[in-house]
Amino acid sequence: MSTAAGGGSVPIPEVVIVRLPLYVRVLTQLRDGGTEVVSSRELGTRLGVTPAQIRKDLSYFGRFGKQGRGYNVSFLVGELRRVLGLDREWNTAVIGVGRLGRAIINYPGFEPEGFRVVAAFDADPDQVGRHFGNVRVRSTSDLDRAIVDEAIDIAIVAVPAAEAQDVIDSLVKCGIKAILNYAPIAPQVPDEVKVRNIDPVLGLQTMTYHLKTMGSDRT
Amino acid sequence: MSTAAGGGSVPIPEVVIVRLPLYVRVLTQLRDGGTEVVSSRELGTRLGVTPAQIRKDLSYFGRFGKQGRGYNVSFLVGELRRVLGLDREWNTAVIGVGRLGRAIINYPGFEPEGFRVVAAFDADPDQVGRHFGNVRVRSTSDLDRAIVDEAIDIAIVAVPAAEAQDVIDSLVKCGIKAILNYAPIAPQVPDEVKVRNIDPVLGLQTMTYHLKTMGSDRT
DNA sequence: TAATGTGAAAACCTTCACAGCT
DNA sequence: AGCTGTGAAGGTTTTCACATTA
Repeated sequence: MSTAAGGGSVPIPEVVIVRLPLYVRVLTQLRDGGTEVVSSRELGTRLGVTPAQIRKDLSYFGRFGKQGRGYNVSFLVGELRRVLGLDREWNTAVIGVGRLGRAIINYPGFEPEGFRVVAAFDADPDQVGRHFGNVRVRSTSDLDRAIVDEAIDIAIVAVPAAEAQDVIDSLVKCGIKAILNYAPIAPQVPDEVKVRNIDPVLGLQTMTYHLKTMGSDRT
Repeated sequence: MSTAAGGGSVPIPEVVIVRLPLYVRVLTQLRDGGTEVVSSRELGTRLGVTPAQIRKDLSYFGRFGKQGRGYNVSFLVGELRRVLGLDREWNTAVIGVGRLGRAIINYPGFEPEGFRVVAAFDADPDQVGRHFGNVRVRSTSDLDRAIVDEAIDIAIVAVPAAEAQDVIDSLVKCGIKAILNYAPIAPQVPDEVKVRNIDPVLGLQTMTYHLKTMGSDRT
């Protein structure tokens, strides 16, 4: 008990969780632009989502608005960040320091959002000991130890497809509960481990379906 | 007419389209590993999806299986690739050749899947004329002309967040119907334009919710 | 026997519509 | 007057379960 906030103790749909970061992003933008209050209608327009959906989504976590007025932007950002666990920093480790892994280590978008890359690993002994960003590459055989030492919360997998499932298995054995996977595979993990896949090719491949099915209203 | 294949003329849910590329990926792996026939149960296990869902999904497009036996892997891969429009090559243009844009141009995962980067654009005159991979950077003001000349099917947006919506507006004006967006924004486009967002931070931010809500069964 | 393809049932998610608060 | 919060309605997606076929 004491875990869930506000509304009721209804189980919260995963789709709702997936939308919250989007809300946070747009709200943050509004706040930084000086907007103090926003209605679900206004927010919905900016997100391409219905106002009712926004109100329903927020209602899972509490009553953040004022009737007749709308939502205080700063307040709502804060509440949603708290709900998502974004009111603290999270430590990540990048596994695989090839082209992609190095790009991830140097990606400037994580740090400002509270995600720090504090460790890097590679199976190739030639890479071990090198420095990228401000992390030193360690051997994959150190995974277990390092994950505890560095208090890693999230693993970022950037190894070739052929090795990815093995790496993910090791991570799971080490007790990792969250994995951001860049390898183009469908990872197998136990239920209690969360995986998000970053895979531009999948995005392209769904769009071609729609491109193909187009212009068919032209004779 | 003659567009929709197989089963019936039921409108096909977008979630189904989104799953197809995953099926293609796992099936391709199986095929390359020498598997000739696969059942929906086997496939489901590898994808973390129920067998019924796979059968229902496939039934939107045709009857690809054999009762009592399963699906011929090579045949099914071919059919699904055809359904998704992956039986041809698609031309893409990368907009923005900063760190991220250059990484995308050099990403080796697109070409083997039939996606070619045939043009690159940047607003910065210092970048115009430079070469990355085997494309020459052009001025963003040439977008319109170049999209027609190079027969660009898909735009890949890799500009800073602040410029992304403007770039997307230009692309839409040029008639682009598919955009792969790497900028951390919620893009606004007309219904007929498809957008897929690649945003690792959103993935991380949904996982922290689950991490936070964990270990609560340990009193 | 084994596994597909599919109507029907169940689960899930979104939208409606309005009471209630500011 | 305006907009939230929310039960109930409506719509969509998933799962079930079985007739059917190899």
